[in-house]
Amino acid sequence: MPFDATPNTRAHTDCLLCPVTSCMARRNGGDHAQAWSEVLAPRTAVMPGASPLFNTGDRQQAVYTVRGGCIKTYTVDADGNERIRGFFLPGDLIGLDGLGCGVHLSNAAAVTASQVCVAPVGGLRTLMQSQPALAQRVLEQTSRELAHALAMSGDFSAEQRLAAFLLNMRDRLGAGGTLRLPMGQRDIGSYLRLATETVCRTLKSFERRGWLSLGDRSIRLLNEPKLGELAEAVGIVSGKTELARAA
Amino acid sequence: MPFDATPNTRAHTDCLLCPVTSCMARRNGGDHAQAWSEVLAPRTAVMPGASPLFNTGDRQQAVYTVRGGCIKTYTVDADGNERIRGFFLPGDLIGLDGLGCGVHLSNAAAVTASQVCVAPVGGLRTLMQSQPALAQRVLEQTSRELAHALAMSGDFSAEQRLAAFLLNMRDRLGAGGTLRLPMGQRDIGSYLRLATETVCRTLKSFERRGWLSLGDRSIRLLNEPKLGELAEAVGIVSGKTELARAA
DNA sequence: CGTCACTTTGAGGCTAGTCAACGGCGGTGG
DNA sequence: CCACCGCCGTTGACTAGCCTCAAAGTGACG
Repeated sequence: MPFDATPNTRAHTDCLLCPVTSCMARRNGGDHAQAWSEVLAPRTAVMPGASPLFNTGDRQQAVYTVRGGCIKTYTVDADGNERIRGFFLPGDLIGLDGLGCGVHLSNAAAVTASQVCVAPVGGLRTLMQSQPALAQRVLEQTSRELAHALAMSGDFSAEQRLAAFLLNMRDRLGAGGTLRLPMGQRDIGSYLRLATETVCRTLKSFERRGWLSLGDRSIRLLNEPKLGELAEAVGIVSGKTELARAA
Repeated sequence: MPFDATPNTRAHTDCLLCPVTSCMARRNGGDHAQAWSEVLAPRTAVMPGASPLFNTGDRQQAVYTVRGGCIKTYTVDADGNERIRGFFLPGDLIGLDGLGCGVHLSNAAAVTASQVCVAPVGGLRTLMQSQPALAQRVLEQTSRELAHALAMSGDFSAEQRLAAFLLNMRDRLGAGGTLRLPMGQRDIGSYLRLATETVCRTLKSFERRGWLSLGDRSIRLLNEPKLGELAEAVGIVSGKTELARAA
């Protein structure tokens, strides 16, 4: 747990300590911290497995930033099966896919105990007008998410998708050799369009090859080059990797 | 062919007649026409099956708008197989997925004889600062594209994907009962992650059921409700449909 | 100690991909 | 004018990867 998930009623002053601002600064090299503090509702929200942050079809009132934990967005089809559309880690913005039509296109719930800040779309829009850098950042993350979605939408094998997922999570979690995943295999499968059995079998297969070792919901990557070879076809592991390739 | 594909050297004045501006006005209800004319290079470009508009890995110099015809973006994997990432019709913006990292993430080529206008990213950025409505529109189309990509990335059957594709194209082409597709079955398959044989078989299957009738690269939809039933699971057919559902 | 959620393993089936072959159509050149 | 060629669409037979169903093992927690 990278962040204390206890509700915090005096969150306003905490914004300076907010991992989101540091994440944003780190990722973009800019300092939009003040800009964000003007729109981000200090109301911190926590959520174990409780009621969703928002639901599909809701009029979109806000965009959310993750401060700690892990949030998933998902849809539920007619048969009640849930499909996870994205995992959001500290520093990520949730709800960008709904900006186009003003309606939430998924549900959002916590994977682990999490904290989010709320950025009402009205205030955000206004602020984006006076803070071009902020508008730029929102557009860029939306663009990055689009690029990621397009990359993931290819028809790749279970091994390719899983390898790409693991490397992407390693980059985003900034972990060392050992990767502690917030979500279970069921959720991974739902996200990667694989049955949980297939996720398990494929991971075990990687382990048999000595490419990683599986612990209790933690994974130690032992042969990233081999995994990268598989993931390469998918194209995008992370923004960082992508930039490095272009250079 | 909705638009003359002949190169036009005096395109500047034509911008007022540009189908893109009318498309944009129709889609958003606003009048960003003047704003666009300030950044859009009047240089119209035509392309049959010639050299790509840009290539994967190119430093992104511009965003493009489609004036006429149909442009596809695609990637080529290590084995030389091409995968189509998107079809772009008049009024669409090309290159939004590259804004996040400043590099083109796909190649772009013409499906049919087409015309595009060029919006250099520098000028676009500047203009977006002075024209919040324009920035808003760019963000919204990026968001819509993200939503579409997320919807299409699900694991749907060949029938579901094809039905969704047909209805989406019908909406976007604004055609009547008969749909004249700019692309062949090979391209459709590449876009939907289906073998061309599967595309053909599925279409024939639809025809046998009386849901559509196939002509030479034209399709007459005879039972849209049935197709819509299949496509429903995919979630997004068009922005319009999505908005209607939310209402 | 029992429950519950998650993971693991096995057996079998189905969707869609692959391989192969053919018909139609348009262009090209003899 | 017609033979040839290549591309596209079509159809059939076979294959493979992944899903489904079933069941047992594991750990957390009351």
